Amino acid sequence: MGRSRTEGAAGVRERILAAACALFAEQGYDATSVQQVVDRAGVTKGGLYHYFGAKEDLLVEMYRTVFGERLAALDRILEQGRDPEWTLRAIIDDIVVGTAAMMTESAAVSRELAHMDSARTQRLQADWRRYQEAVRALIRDAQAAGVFAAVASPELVSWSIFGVTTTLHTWFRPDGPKRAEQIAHELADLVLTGLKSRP
Amino acid sequence: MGRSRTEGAAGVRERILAAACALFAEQGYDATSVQQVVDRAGVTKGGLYHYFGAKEDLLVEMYRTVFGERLAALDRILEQGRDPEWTLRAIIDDIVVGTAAMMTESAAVSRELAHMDSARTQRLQADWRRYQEAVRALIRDAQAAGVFAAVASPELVSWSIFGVTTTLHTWFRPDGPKRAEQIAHELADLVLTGLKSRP
DNA sequence: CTGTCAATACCGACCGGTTGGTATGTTGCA
DNA sequence: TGCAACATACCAACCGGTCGGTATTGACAG
Repeated sequence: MGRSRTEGAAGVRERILAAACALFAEQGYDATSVQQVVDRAGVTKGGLYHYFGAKEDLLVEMYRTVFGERLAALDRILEQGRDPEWTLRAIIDDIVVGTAAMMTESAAVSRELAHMDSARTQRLQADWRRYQEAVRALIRDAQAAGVFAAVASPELVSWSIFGVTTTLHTWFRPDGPKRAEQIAHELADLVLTGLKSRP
Repeated sequence: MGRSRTEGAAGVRERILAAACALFAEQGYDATSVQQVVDRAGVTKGGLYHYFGAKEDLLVEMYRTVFGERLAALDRILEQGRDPEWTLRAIIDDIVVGTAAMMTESAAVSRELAHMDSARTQRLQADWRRYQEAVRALIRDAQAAGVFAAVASPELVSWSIFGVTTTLHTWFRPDGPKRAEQIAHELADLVLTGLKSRP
């Protein structure tokens, strides 16, 4: 009777992930119980622990999704070998638009990033540092070559960019007046106007 | 025997607050138990619940400390009635230096800000919005008067500033190479170079 | 086409431990 | 004597996680 078992076979895992994602974004990781996740996903605890070894795995999975896409895009941009301005614009555009496109996942991840330092997440945090270092190196090299002005240090510039993206979920509304592309454009303009200024 | 009861009367409450503050910053609010707080503070649960009605009150108290100081400083800066550049520089300087000076409190607050939407924190969130709106209005007026360039919207500029300050705790080290004043200066330079550019 | 069987997908009751919070002292000072 | 300032013992609720069981499926044999 009712739906067959395999009908949603591919969907159950994803439904659990989507439910966990939404709840983590709303209430935070610790404040969300496994029971709440399975209730929203329409399964039971047994079902969840059939697919995931621990509650933490749900977060790790989101990390991988979010960082994986950004990191892949970064590599794609860098291997084009274009000039610093184009490259930095492309990076800002990708990270803002990409973050906005996965708003709930990104919100949960950036909210809970600091709560975790277990062995399992070290690899993910290393990826994140690699991303930041790539941006800093880009700016540092361009400043050394005289293409960018030394109006601010590479660290401060990258923190400004990542500060906007990691707090994006607190003020960005998909149905708001600003498109993600426009935000990326404005941020790039602000940063690059400073960076291109001649003393 | 030993120390008298009233000797540390003023100190017990503060010790509890300091312990909670450190633990919230280290592990997060939900991951910290009341028992851990009282253990570190050297008191018992009875003592804590004598001074605070609930665990949440500890967080609310930190909110008040952090926001209160910033808000008071903002008013002091605004009432000087100086030009937009001086005012914006003063605001950036205060929020960066002030946040760095209360690193653990600020870390706990910005980390757990979104976890709370209960009635008790609405007043605090309103204060925070007032702060943001003041900055936006400053930029908006200066842009309308032609003093600042419209290189980016007031919203984006304020998000850049607050993005840096709310994520400050993830990369700022008091014993690191950068002083807080220097970070504030760099951030102000970056933002204002963009804002003062002539097209 | 049918019967067998192992594997997969999923259920729901249950466990030990921990949680925030409280009820009831006890102590020192005014 | 009274009252603020704590300590101690304790609780009901809930936590993440486990486990024995069952329904469903696909592969294979006859």
